[in-house]
Amino acid sequence: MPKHSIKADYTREEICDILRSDLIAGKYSHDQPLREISQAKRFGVSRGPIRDAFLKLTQEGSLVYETNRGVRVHSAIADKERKVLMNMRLELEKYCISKYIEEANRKDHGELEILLEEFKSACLRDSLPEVAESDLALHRHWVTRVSKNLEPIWLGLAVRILMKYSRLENFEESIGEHVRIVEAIVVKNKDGALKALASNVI
Amino acid sequence: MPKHSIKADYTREEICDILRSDLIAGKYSHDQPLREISQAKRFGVSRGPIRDAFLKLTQEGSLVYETNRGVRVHSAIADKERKVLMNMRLELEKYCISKYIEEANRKDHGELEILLEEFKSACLRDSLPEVAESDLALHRHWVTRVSKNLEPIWLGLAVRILMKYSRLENFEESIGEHVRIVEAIVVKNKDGALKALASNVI
DNA sequence: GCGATAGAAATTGTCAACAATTTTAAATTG
DNA sequence: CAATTTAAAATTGTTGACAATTTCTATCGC
Repeated sequence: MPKHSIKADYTREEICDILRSDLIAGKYSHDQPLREISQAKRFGVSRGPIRDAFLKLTQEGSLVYETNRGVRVHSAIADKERKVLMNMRLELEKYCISKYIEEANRKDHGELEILLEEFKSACLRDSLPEVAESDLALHRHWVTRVSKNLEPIWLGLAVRILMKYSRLENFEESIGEHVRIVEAIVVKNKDGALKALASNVI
Repeated sequence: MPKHSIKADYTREEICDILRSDLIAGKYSHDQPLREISQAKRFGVSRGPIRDAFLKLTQEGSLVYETNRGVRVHSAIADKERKVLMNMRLELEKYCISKYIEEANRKDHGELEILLEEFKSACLRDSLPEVAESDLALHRHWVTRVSKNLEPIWLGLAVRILMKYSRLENFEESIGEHVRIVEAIVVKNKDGALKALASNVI
């Protein structure tokens, strides 16, 4: 069963998440406009919730908004800027993982393992949208667990970074990197986790 | 004449900017809910544009949204997290100022001087909302000039950082810091600008 | 054929009404 | 009187309609 099958009523958040993983996966080309009406039909809602989702994705950075002209897919980011963002993201996640290792309980570790399995499974299925989504979900776990404040900041960074190179990702290697991060976290090996993270994010 | 006097039709962006400077200036207390209807009356528009502004400010981090319960002012951020954010913001602005010094032309420098004057004037008038707004506008200038991509990321960081301590700012000192930054930029003294920036942001 | 212009179509911006949900207040019961 | 239930009010969620703007298309003049 496809993960994003048609159903009756989507919430704003669901619409937003689905569009985001579409965008990260490169379903729409750079600078392509997205129309409120066509997305409203796709999700079976009116234009209101679609506008909400567009606005949120604009703020995150995957869409660009112009007055009276709607939104379009963001252009690719320059390499130099991408590097700045990656360093910022790395700093942020290093802080989160350090704190996560101190604070996380057994239940958190359980969720972590589940997210890792979903990520592996998406990689093996070779489905780019699902890989993008589960990759985000995994990293998001330790960020959100540590701080609701930092989460939207992190998401903006992650989305912008992922949008450029996701098309040429090596899935096999990515599985290994994430397994190393999670294993180190579970045994509370802080240095190991941070090192594994650095090689994944950079 | 007050800067935010009542006028006929506000655009989404204007509403958003006004609310943001209110929030940064501490006009509303932490965790206080903001109602769509009352803000709609205040700006003389319907709830639609207000919802848009709330959503944007939520994504930036100054408001928190809960389903069916609307938005409330974000709680104060923890000191440790604030430090992480300040380092990230500093890295980002260092990149922008370096590039700005290389790229900016005479017209940019003119705008910079104007923004600096507005900031000084707001400080001397001792008006916290206007100080907050013009402080943001000044820093925003060199960020936006260098990269539209980085601007929303920067804004999210700046808003979160400002929201906590803005109430106890020393305006006199702040003027000096900003004068030093701008002077160094204009004479293309990169090291001096970065050093002055660091002492201002930290 | 080429550019300018005017009208038509498509699209976004705003609004007011109604539905769904949450919060508040009052009434009931033990 | 306290706890619970019920009704009312307030608030957010969604929709469809209409206005304003932009984009497309066909016509006109040269």
